Formats: sequence, C-alpha cells, structure tokens
Amino acid sequence: MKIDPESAADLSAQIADAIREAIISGDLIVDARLPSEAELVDHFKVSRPTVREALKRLAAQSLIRTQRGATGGAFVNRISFEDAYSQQITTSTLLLSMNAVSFETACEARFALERACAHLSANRRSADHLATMRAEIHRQSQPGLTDEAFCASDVAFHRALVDGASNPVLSYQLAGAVEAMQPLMNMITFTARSREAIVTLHTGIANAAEARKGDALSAGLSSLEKETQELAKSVFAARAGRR
Amino acid sequence: MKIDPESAADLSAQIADAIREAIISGDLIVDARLPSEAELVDHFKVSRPTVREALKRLAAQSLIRTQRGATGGAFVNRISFEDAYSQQITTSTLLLSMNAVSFETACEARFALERACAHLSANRRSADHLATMRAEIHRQSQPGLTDEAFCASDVAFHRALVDGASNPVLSYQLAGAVEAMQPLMNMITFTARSREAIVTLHTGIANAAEARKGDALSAGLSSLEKETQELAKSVFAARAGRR
DNA sequence: GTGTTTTAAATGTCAGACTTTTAAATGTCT
DNA sequence: AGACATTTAAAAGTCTGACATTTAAAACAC
Repeated sequence: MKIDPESAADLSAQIADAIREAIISGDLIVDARLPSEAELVDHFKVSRPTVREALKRLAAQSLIRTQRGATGGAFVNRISFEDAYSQQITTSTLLLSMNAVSFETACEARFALERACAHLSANRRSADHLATMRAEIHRQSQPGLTDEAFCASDVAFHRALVDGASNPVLSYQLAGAVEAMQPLMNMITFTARSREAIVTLHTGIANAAEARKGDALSAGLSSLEKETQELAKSVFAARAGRR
Repeated sequence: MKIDPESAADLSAQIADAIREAIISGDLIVDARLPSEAELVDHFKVSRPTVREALKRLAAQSLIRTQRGATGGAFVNRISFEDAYSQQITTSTLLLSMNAVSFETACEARFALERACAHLSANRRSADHLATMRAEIHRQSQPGLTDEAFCASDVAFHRALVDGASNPVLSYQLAGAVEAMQPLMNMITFTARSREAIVTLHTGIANAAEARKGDALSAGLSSLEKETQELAKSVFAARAGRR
C-alpha cells in the first residue's frame, strides 16, 4: 500500500484508493483487520484526520466496517447483496433524474432487463412469488389508491417476478433498474382506465407465471411495455398541451 | 436537514445521510453549492472534522465534488454514466468474489441480461459496433494470447454487443454484470480447442448482428452460455480431481 | 483599460487532547 | 478453583485550534 507523493489529489482519496486496491486485489481478505488508525498514520506519514477521512470514504462504499473498543478497528466488510442493492438504487435513481434520461429510454431498458428473467422466473417461481404477485394485483385494483401507492405496488409486483428467477445476481442487477424507474413512474397520473389496463396485463403475466409459460410471460411484459410507453406519451403530450 | 440526537450512529454518518436525503429529494439540485464547512459546523453543532468526514462519505459516492479557493466549496455532482459504471463494477466484482457466488449463477445472470439486449442490438448496432466485434474475434484467434488477454477481449466483444443496443441505461446496467464476471472467467484456463469453440460462437453472434437477426443473436448467446457452462464444469472437475 | 498585486474565503492538512466504548487482564470473594 | 466485580488499556469517535494552499475577486498601479 503506497501513495504517490507527486499526485495532486487529496491525500485522503489517495489513501482510500490504496486500501481499496488492497481489498480488490485480495491482499486484504474479508474480515481482515486493517491497521489501526495510529498505524496508518505512521505508514502513510499523514495526520489522523486524513486517515479517518480515507476510512470514511471506504465505509461509504461498504468496503469496511468499524468497531470501537479494545479489539476494535476497521475490518474488511463482506458486501451483502442488500448493501449492493441500496447503493445501486441510490446511484441509479440519481443517474436517471440528473441526466435527463428520457422515460422512453429508461422504460425500454427496464422491460428488456425484466424479459431477461421471464423464462427463468416462469420455470422456477415458487408459490410464494406467485402469491405476492396476485396480492399486489389485488391491491392495484382497489379504488382510492394514490398514484404513489399504485407505483409502489407495481414495483413490488415486478420485484416478485424478478426474484422468481431465483438468481441473486439477477435480482441485484434488476433491483436498480426497476426501483430507479419509480420516480419517473411517479410523474405519471394513472386514470382509472389506465390502471384497469395495467391490472389486466399484470394478471396475464401472473397467469403465465402460474402456467410456467416463459414465452407468454415475456410477451406479457412486452405488451405491458407498449402500454406503459403509450400511457407516458399521452400524459406528457397532455402536459405539454396545457402549457 | 436535521440529525437525530438520540441516534447511536456516527455523527458523520448521520450528517452524510441528511445531506444525501436533501440531494435525492431534490432540495439540493445539481451544481448547487452546499453550505461551507463552517456553516455546516454551525448548523449541525459539530466540529469541522466531523463535517469533513461526512462530506468525504458523499464524495466517495460521487454525490458531491469539492473545489478549493475563494468561490470553492462542495457542490452537488451530476453523476455521470462513467462514475456509475466504475462504482458498479467495483461493487459487483467484490459482491461476486466475497459471497462465493457460483460460476453457474453468475454466468446464468450474465447471459440472461445480455440476451435482453439481443434484439435491440441487432436492430440498432452501428458499423462501428460490428467492426469492434470482428476485431475482437480476430484477436481471440491469435495464438499465444494469455488467458487474461483472451478474457479481456471477450469482455470487449460483449461490451460492443451491449453498446450496440444504444441504450445508455442498458449499457450501464450490463457493464457491472459483464465486467464483474471477468475475475471468475480468469479462473478458467482456455485450451486451444475451447478457444476455437468460443471464437466460432462469437463469429455466429457477429454474423447475426450483421444480418440484424435478433433471434439468431439471442440463440447464439444461449449456445455460448451452454459452451461456457460446460467448459467451466470440466475445468472445475479437473481441478477437483487433481486434489 | 489593462495588467499586476493584494486580499479574503474556502478547502486541505496537521497536532494534540479528551471522550466513549469494549474486551481482556486483574483482583476479590466464596 | 471458579464466579463475579474492578481496573486497565486499546481503539475509534469527537473536539479545538492552528497553519497551508488554492482560487477568484477586489484593489491598485501603469
């Protein structure tokens, strides 16, 4: 672990990079204890606040965790799927909202990715996954639901579908795509009529999952994509017209 | 922006969370300047090092950037696709390596996701994308290539395929999946024979892309997945046998 | 007006002290 | 000897105050 004395970058960033490299390369394995702050101070010849800033950078990426007390210190953290989820959702959400990604582009990506799970989910989905999907469809049919609650239920429905593939790597990757869409979806106001159409399509998808028909599930997702795109188009057009 | 005086969590983590919320919720928009460190010290009633640790946490997630000098300070950063890429690749790579995700699971996820791009890429790929794919195939055919170089070329090939879909959101999501697989792929030693098989399959995929046949491209990916899974199985079996 | 110098504001870094948490070592009693 | 209480030391968490460096704007000189 070395830092470049010539570099113009912040010392804390350099130190964080050095430690990160050591973790990625495997020099520091999971649950290994990093040198104490005092030792890092000696090693890198910097002050303690600088070392601490570096450690906080790594903690923000869930690369390390810290413990106080006698046998405490900083330890290499085993990144959990859950840690990775939440980080990815934060990043994806901001990426979409800050870069003016069109609804069309995001929607296309989302459904393309979801179709990637179609056959796996049809084959492997448990009774639980199916029950969740049915329950969310039922919720979506209830009148008086706010647009936000409708969208949240929509996310839960699709989450169950994705989890049905029983591949944690897929679930992890998809979580970002599906959840990051939510703020965009929230921009849409759902009329009773459009909700009805979506519920019908969801029902078709759930039926396909129940019958374990991957092709039908995939087709159902494509129909839903088309419906969603058209709905968005009309909502945005109406909004532009009012201006 | 408030923090909970009851919370047991680190002050710097609480402050980082508070600011992060302000960014996600839109209270702080892109390029907005955060209060100076001195102002944050007053606001949160903590010391400057604590504030700085919080800011470093946010900087590690590319949520803010800092500038020194008279008109400097911390500014809300527009997360670029590139920032998001590199973060996701780091996270995905560690997630796979630290959680003992089986080669089978990772491979399944990777090809499922890639097939999600098949039709889009067949329809939209530019001459450039196709040329890149052909060039990488050519490189892969050269004898004397190390396993690492072969894998790197493999990644480049698939990257071109994914980018062919011309959907930045898809490219971003897939970057993690494909690149994170590389360390796992590097565990495999490729015999001349298995390389030949892969090159043949890659050629089939490139041909499908050239002919703009989405179904053929998707089928080609499935064949490649099967080949890769079998190759891995035999490599791991041979290794287990030697023990 | 243009170019130079000064100045002030902001982050970056340092040194040192104190606080809190935690586990292990030590001591004490039964 | 064993169980319990106490002390101690190590480590992260926090604070104070200072100095260094960078940068743009203000002041100044020509």
